[in-house]
Amino acid sequence: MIDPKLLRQSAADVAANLARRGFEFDADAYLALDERRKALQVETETLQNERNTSARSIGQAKAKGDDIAPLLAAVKDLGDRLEASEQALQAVQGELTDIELGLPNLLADDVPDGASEDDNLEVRRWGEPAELGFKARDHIELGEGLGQLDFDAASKISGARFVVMTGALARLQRALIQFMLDTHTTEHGYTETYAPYLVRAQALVGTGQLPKFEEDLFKTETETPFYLIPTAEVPVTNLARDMIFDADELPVRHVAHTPCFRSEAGSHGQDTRGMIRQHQFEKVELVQFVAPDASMQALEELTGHAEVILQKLRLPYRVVMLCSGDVGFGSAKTYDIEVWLPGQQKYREISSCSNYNDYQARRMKARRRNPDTGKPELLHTLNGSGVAAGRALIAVMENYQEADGSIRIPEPLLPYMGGLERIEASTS
RNA sequence: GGAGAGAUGGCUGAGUGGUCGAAAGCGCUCCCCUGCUAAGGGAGUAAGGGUUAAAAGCCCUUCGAGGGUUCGAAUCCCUCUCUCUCCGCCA
Repeated sequence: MIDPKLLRQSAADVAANLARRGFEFDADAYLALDERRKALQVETETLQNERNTSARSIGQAKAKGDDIAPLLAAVKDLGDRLEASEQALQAVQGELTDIELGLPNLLADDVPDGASEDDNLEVRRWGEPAELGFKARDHIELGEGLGQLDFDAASKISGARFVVMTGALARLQRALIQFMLDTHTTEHGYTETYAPYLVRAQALVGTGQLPKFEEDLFKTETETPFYLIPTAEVPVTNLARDMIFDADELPVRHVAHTPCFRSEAGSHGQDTRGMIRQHQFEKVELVQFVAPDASMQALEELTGHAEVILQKLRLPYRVVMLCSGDVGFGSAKTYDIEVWLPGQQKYREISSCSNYNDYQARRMKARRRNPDTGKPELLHTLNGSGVAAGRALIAVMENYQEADGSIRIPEPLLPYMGGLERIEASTS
């Protein structure tokens, strides 16, 4: 959520910033509505004050044993007037809140302008796409050739956009997850965190998926519904909900491995083949809570933490800064890390690292105590994939493939593979 | 699933209709005392919002959430959510 104070004072500036995203914020309508709010609020508070004052004097009169009948008569219709005013105020405030929850975050100044992902700005590259010396297979061909990747089996059980993996390939994904968790906990100072996969609506409002993107989520039909998490960002960031951290407790760094569930509504036809875009996938997520003035630096660091994973695995990648039209709803600035996929001859997103500054914190009242003023203030939240395990698996398969269709195990994963150095076709 | 208890400020925890935004303790901040890695004394210390150019001041709201009773609700009533205890069931 954008600071409502800022909305009021600089509505035109806000609108200009959001316009860079292609988002239209009707500043005049908002300000007009806020004027009504202001008038109603003053009226309501005046009546409340009147009520409080008279209630107090009735109490005092009663204590003295005076006759309170005339006093009661004087406030006879106050209740009705107050109730009408309160209801009108509540309605207007509700409208304002709806608008505010529907606004994306303000973009950081250095986010480049652009309309789509084609306008993203490449920041750096690491590694060279390897010369395989033969025609690269994609992960589907590789996995099915190994007999360890089965989309038909998955569709029998759950339909499209699911996968079944078996044997060494299934283990390889687990190895990747373990490797990532161990790296982030031992080398980057993150606390391993296990959190719920089912969450309440309130948690999703906090991180920004609700109320606007409900159609992207899976929802249970229980009496009070749960939503399946689309990313560990949701439960883990909500650890800061209603918290006031002491200044010396920050930064807080969590790393969590969870499955992620996405309805992929509206993505029909995109990446329908293979396991690039699934309803269910595994991800290792990095989340940080930091002091307000530290978040931009923290974004650089967090992105670097994700990059380390790819570097250790010797997977070529590039980092792009998302342009104004491609930055996610609640993010002020986002770096995507794109890994080289020989099967597609393309860089594909494997991590997205974002600074939300106080946008999520305001929604979930996540604060820290400012050491200088002693007052609570909103902290800043960040998150990034460190990295998506399903896509990392694809990247390893395609980059480590051999001419015969087998897959070498990257060196850092060997300890997690029980001595297996190469995945070959299942004999069964 | 059955029975019961509870949800109060940064934390612990009093408070069952009117000077309660809320005792006390802890923590924190400042001051004093003390020749010292201790102790003692004093003061202050919830958040959000409105009014204001801003501050001060004044006002409003908030004691899990929402509704209700009342001139007046942390306190009474209803609904919901959550937590805990016991029993049952269960990986």
